[in-house]
Amino acid sequence: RNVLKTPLKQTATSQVVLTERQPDCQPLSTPPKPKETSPAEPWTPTSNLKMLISAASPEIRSREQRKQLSNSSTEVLQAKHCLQEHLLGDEYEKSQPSRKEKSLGLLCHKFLARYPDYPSAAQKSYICLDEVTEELHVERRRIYDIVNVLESLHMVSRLARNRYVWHGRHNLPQTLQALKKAGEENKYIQQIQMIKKREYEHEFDPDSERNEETASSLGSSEQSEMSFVELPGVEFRAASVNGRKYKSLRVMSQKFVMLFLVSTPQIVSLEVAAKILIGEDQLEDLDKSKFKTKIRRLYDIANVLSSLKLIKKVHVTEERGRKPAFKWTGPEVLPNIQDTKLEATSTTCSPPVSESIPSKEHCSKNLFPSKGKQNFTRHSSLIKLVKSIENDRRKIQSAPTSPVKMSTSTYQSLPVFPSTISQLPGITKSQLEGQSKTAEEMQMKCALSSPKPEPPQQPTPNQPLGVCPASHSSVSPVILPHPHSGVSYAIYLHPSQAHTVTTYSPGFMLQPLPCANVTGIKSNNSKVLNKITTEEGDNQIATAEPTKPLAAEERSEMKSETSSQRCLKRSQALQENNFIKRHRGDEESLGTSLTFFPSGYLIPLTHCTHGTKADCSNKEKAGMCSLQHPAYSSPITGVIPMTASELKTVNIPAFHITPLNIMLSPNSIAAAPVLSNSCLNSSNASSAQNPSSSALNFMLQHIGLIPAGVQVPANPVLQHMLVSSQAENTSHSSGNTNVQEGKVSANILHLGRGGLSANNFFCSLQPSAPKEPQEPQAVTESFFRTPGGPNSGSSLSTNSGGTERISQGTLYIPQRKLEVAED
DNA sequence: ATCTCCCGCCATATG
DNA sequence: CATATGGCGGGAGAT
Repeated sequence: RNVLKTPLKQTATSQVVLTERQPDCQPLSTPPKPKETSPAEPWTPTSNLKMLISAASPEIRSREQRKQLSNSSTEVLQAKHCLQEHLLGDEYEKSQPSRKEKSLGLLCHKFLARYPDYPSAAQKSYICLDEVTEELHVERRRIYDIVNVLESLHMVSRLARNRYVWHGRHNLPQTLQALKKAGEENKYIQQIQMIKKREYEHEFDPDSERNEETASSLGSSEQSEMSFVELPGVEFRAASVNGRKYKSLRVMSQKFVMLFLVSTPQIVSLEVAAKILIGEDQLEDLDKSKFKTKIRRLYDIANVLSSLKLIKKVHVTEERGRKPAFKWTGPEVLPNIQDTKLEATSTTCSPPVSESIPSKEHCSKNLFPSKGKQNFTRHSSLIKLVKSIENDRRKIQSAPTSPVKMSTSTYQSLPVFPSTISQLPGITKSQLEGQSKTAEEMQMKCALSSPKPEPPQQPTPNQPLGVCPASHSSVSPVILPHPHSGVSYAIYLHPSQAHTVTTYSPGFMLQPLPCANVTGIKSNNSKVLNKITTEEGDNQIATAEPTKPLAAEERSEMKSETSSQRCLKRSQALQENNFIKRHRGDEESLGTSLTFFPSGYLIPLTHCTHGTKADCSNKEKAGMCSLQHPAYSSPITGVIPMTASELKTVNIPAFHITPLNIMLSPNSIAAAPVLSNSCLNSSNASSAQNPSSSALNFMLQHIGLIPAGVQVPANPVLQHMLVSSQAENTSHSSGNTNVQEGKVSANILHLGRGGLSANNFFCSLQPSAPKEPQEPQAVTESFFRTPGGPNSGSSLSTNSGGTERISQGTLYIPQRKLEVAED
């Protein structure tokens, strides 16, 4: 049949198509064409509203879409057929059905609009595939794609042949928690690193001897293979669920989610995800076609997850170019039961108070698990959603001052008990989203979390870090006795954005330097400085605005300044040449294209502890704090003396630097990364106790990274750094910050090349702008300051000017450049 | 050209 | 056997 090909698009050219089509009959499905605007949709008003909203949301289509929607609504025209073309001709733009309108993401929205996020027990809804397909005018096949993903999250479950039950997001928290755990057990973090490493080696070493070692190590870990993660409580009865069968899409979806939950910057590139997913099944065969297929599937899954707002697309830019990736925007999953705190932040944060959550209330709610309590019916939730969305929009579009979205991150572990807890590695960062929707979830979390976490469990199982044998992770965590408290991190923000910063933690560096070896650092050529930045697409503009000037400056400075970068370029060039030469067969090509390098690392700095966190947790504030502060935080990993196990829990690796206090300026944007003031403190712990050799190595590797140029003034130096453990990973960090909140600014620490010594690290933090200086002293306070609070008005002002100290921050060591851009 | 990813054939599973 | 599911990959829009 002629049908073999993908149907051509119908648009301008469509005429032909249309004609063709009509005559032809479509076998089963309804022709896409007719519908469009959704004229006759049976949806309820609410659902429509919801849909619109969602559509409008940044995540989803950008303004274009909105336009389309609005247009579409007005125009029903499609019926009109060709005329449109003539008339609209040019403008028409895309008013048509275009491919986007048929996207799985949009379809998913429609689908979701049909059901409440949190259906009350009473209103249990059932899903009849036939109805759905009919109402949404889609092929059945597509619905399966959606449903399968939803099933993987336990948002729906199959009852019987054509029948599914809608659970909504009630199970989400548990599901995510379970997935996170599973992900940790699978050692995904390690796998990710391994993949990266492997790639690197690949390039580097043409022949590569497949690293047996790595493989072997992984292999052991592997085992898990397919298993669909089920929720205990959830009724899964349904149909033969367990049958092995094909759950591939479901399993894949779960694994994909796991990847987000375990990785530190919660960003996962498709490439890596695909490799891991493939890898599990078959050891390596990087089959190109297989890879492609996997990618396709991931896109499908990603579209659904995006519709659920659990992730959003971003781009990770490295030296080589941009790579598609997704960032987790869903609720932060706490390790287990408890954590001390929960915080929520909104992804988009909007300042508007309305959305902001009153800490107290929330907390209280959280405390009470009462699920049933108020279920938000769809209604309320919608409303919230709407508000938040609108707010976001507004902000983004217009006001510079208005807050932009912030990424939040932060999180800290709050040590209830300072001494012991603080160190818990298990707790890493968490970001929460502050969306209204998620609010409930958050609450739940809160509820779950008991006031104090006990030492015992904290830990999540983790994988052993590098060296450690693959043996399983110990689930039970041992608590560490470290007296220390949290760690500080320096955060590096991209100038333009203040948003989030994250690091990708790549594993080893791999610079393709000819000489370099992974471990060795050698002098090396230069390593590149990596930066990570996140940008939001839509918002970008808006976001940028406020800071724009600064950002620009910064950039320029950075560029010019960093000699290291230059070096990089050179090295890159060299590399490239090599590559070219090398090109070998298939494998090679693939490898090359795929390869990516690790970008940078975050190094957790220990800092002094303050009780603040604890306080927060204790008090009602906690909620606030968490919410509000996005920035810095991370909990800690611990301080130095961590044991491997500890590290594991954290997943992070890394270096621990002894406590350091850095003053950050609120606006981090500041142009040059300069340090304004830095204070160093070494805490008692300071000296690291025993830095593991591996750690040192690691450090070394990075050395040289430092951009020479930088303007770093120098003063501040972090003096005592410790590296402890070998971990490679970076720490968790959330590196998000919100500009408005001001809190964070970006800063980076540069490692000087050569110097292992602490001296080498500089923090270049600069106070950003000119804001009013703030009192440095209140570190903690400042951190926790609520955005909305007194300062709410001026976002920047809040943190204003002064420099703040960062209690927790991450030190970011740049290696290669990595940027994350959100769409 | 690359990134996305829709479409729908067709193998399987299910009833 | 008829359907329901869903793996899979071609190849066309988007960028």
